[in-house]
Amino acid sequence: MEKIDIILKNAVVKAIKQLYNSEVPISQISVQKTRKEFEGDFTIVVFPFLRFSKKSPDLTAEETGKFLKENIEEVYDFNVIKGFLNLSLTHQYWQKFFRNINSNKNYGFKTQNENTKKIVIEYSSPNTNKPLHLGHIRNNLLGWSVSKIIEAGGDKAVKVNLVNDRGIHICKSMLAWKYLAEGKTPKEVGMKGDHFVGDYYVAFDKEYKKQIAELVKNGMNEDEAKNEAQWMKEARIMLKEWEQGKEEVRSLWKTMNNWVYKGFEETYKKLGIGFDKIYYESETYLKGKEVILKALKDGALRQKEGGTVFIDLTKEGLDEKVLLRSDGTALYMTQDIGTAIIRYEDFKFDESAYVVGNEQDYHFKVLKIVLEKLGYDWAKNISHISYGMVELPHGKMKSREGTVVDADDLIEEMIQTAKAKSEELGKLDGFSEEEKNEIFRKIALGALKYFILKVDAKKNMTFNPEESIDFNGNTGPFIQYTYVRIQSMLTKAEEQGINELNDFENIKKFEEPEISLLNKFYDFEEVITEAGEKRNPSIIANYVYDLAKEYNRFYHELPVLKEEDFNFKKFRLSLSEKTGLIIKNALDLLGIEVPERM
RNA sequence: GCCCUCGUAGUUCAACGGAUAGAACAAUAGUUUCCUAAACUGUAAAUACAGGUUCGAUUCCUGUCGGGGGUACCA
Repeated sequence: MEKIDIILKNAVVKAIKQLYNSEVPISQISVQKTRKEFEGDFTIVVFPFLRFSKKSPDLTAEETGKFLKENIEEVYDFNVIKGFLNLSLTHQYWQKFFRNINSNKNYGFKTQNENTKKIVIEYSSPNTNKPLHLGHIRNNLLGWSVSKIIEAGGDKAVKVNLVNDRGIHICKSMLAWKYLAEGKTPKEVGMKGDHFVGDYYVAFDKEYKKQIAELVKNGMNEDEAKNEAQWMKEARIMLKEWEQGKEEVRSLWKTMNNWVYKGFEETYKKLGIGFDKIYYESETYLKGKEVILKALKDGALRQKEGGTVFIDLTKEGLDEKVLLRSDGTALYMTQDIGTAIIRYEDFKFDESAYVVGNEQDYHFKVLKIVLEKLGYDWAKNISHISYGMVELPHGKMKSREGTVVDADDLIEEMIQTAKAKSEELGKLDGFSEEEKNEIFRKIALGALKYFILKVDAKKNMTFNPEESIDFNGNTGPFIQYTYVRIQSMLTKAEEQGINELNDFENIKKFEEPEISLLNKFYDFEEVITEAGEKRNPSIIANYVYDLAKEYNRFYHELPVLKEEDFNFKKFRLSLSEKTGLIIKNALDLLGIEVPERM
């Protein structure tokens, strides 16, 4: 079935040709949904046609409308308001449309075909020196959701995680543990491994600060003190030893990282996300070094007197970028170059996307250029899905100031809130503890995920830990509730012996809320496409909220199960069922589950 | 200094260059003999400022003011 906005656009081209003997480019025709307060389904803006018609906006709209009404069978009527041509479609059209999408359980989703692209999506990418916080949650939810949306658009998404398991920051935790822990393990103290290791990272920082202060007091300037502090010197030695493969260092490193991985796995599981492949920087950074050293030998890169290898990007409007430290150890960029190359060898992707915060916009710009300059043709297919920071009302999260919102804590709090709220409403009496906990979990995560994903990924967002995330209004639970209500009604219908909903006969006239719902159904396909192109889950989130809102209005204004006319009843049940299905499918794209009762 | 971003109701978020700038929370007034009131219906409330381009600007351009980020031999 051809999409109606395409039909309308082509019809407008014909109209302008016939009425004004002019060719209007299809790109200049804007077909949009008619705003609620006006009569009609679709609206055409006629201002761009005035130069052809040489007539007033109203008259142009009037003439175009008349042509469409007479020549396009789907157009039932039209009205003109201030140069906007509002078109109403026939109930036959809407009926045909509904029957059409009803026969398709996956309406809105595309399947893979010969044009399917393979898109590798890197997301999460944690450091193994501290537990995950709210910023990582945003990253994880975005990565997961974008992957889902890409698949819904008919492409293949390969989800990869790049664990930053080596580097100076890890050495800091290791060093502090060595000095302070007296050999204790997370198990012994009953802590999640990532939190345990994170505590030593903080401990390092505390001691390091103390050492800097001491040196400054003795007359050293601050920059120098940062370099000369004892623990920092030792951490650097440790990094060097690690790269040289010193057994003792490697062994401690392995042990501590494994503690962290166990903790991460738990958090990922709670968030309901996962990966197709996990990369470790410790396994890829050598590739980066190798490539850079080779390029140096071939004369593609240069070296400073201290031995630092760098690339000059000043011609590109950027700066000089160091690719290898003077002591030969690798940097973030070194490693990312190696990882990118290995990833291409592994997947031969059509696109390699990185879900990373916008503070690294520069890094990815440089990464792409460096790889291109090193002669990797596929580097042009690298993209950065850049997202904004999660800020607190008083600014950034800072671990030193103890203002970091911990991921595990937040999830747990959400579950407790969901539980309290649910028990207050008392709708789950008669369920087993296990069933109830499952429902609390779905609601809690629904609230959290929706709260984060409804905001345009590109933008910074504010999270106020003082105010708990809402469960009313524009929220995940509101949408879940709408779904649950529908299921409850469908169950009752079934009990009444109504099984086949879609065999309703022709509906002569629709009520306004019914048309509005059908209009919303119509949008779903395009919403998925747009969300995929823009790599932006918030488009899905806003859509599914609108749909749920629209349904609730329908639900309040029109009887469904209580409708006496059996044909209308089946039709409305069918509308309800479809709404439920779209809600479920759309929420799934956001990684949000639906409960059957709440 | 240079570069990149963002400034929309009290608050958190929406708005392919299109109509009277939408929601939600908070405030306030209502709706349960009615399919789950985690719902629905009202009221009040906003485009930082000054120019420009346009039939039309929250959206594009310039400037001012204000926030955030980057410009590391950190990640």
